[in-house]
Amino acid sequence: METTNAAPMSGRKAQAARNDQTILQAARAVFVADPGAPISAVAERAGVGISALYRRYASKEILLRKLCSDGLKLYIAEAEAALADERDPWTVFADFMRRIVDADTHSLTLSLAGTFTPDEDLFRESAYAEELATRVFERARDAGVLRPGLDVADLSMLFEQIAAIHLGDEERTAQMRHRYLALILDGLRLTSAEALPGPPPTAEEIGRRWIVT
Amino acid sequence: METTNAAPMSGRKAQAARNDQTILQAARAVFVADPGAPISAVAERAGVGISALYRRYASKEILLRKLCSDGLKLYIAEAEAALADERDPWTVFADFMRRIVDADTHSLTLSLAGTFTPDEDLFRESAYAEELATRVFERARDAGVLRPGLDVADLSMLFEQIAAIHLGDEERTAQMRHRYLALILDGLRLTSAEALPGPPPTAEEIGRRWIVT
DNA sequence: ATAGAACGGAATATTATGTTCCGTGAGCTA
DNA sequence: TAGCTCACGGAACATAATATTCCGTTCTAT
Repeated sequence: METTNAAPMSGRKAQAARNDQTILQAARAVFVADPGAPISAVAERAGVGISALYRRYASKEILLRKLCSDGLKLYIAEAEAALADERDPWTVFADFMRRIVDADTHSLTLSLAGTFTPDEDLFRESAYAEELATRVFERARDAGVLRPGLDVADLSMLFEQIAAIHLGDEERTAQMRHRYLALILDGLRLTSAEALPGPPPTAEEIGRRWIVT
Repeated sequence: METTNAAPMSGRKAQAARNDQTILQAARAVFVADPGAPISAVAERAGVGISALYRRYASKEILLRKLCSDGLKLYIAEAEAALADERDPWTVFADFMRRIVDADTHSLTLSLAGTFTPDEDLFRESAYAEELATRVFERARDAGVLRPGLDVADLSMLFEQIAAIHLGDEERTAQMRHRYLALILDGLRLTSAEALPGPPPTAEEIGRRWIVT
């Protein structure tokens, strides 16, 4: 952890600022790999002491909320980008799905749901994210490029399924996720196929999983 | 837990035999819902005391092995049934997938991998299961009803993805799983589509996840 | 030189949980 | 009926994890 050369990274403040990033990245990586991981594992991965963590986040729960919130912000950003995208509807939709898979925003959703008490802000962000996703979805649906009977809530479920894919290192995992996303996208694009069996999930069903019991 | 009527369930031995079943069902349900669940949760769910568990399984790990082994046996049975099925290749293949999803044999694979040391017998059963699955898969592939570029290892990954689906109670979850299995099957059936991107998983990659680190 | 921010990491307090142990009671046997 | 044994319930125990606190140290800016 020695830093003796470059100019902009000297100074205690710069060091601390860099730690802000390092710690968040480490936390993400660790909790995605193991949702029940101890806080000490995060510190170890980040290469810092435990107190560097507690200086920033007063508790584990607060750190988890921060991670979730960041994930939602990413999701929102991608959805906004998709809404601003003027290419053909299917391309925009498929690209949105691919970007979300790469952003891996649902690993946290999948594994951390129910492990901490959601925040008021989280609910707000979540609602906004869902609203944007709905607009992205409906644009594709209204353009007639989707299989009939789909619902925007199906996307959440599909993202979670893909987030459940793990194989080897991060790169290989990403590769596998795109392999099966391609399969799913082909299925979603079958405009003349029959609707999928069973009623789609409701927003209420999906949201209920966040309630801590 | 009172039993005062039917004849065949009286007697200490019959009671114990029924507990054998009850305990296994409870263990499955509990560990599928929460892989890290305490052994006391299993006893509670089964409506028995802890000692009723330890009388049958000397340790938690042995119980987990038993559950996995039972899952593999189920998988093997379904594969054998598929191989004996003389209907058209696609129907046999799709039905096999649907049965495995219903049997939910991969919930344990997904969540318990790496939490206990696999047994010698487990390896044997696993190898045999994989061999049968390969035969089922190749029969469909050779009949030309599958999208090109697929590999039998893709099935494992797909089963795990589907096992990751959870929504509400067991019945609703099953319904959702069939919804997305239908989507996936449609994708697998696109014989004239392009092969999926990225190399398929290898048997070695899939097996490595069982190694306890 | 000195105050104080930022940190490392040992120490602490608490919890969770796998396993053992002991007392109880039902059925079977003589 | 008395005694024996198998199953069992569940408290008690021993341990392992781990969230959080605390204190001494280091480095920077003044």
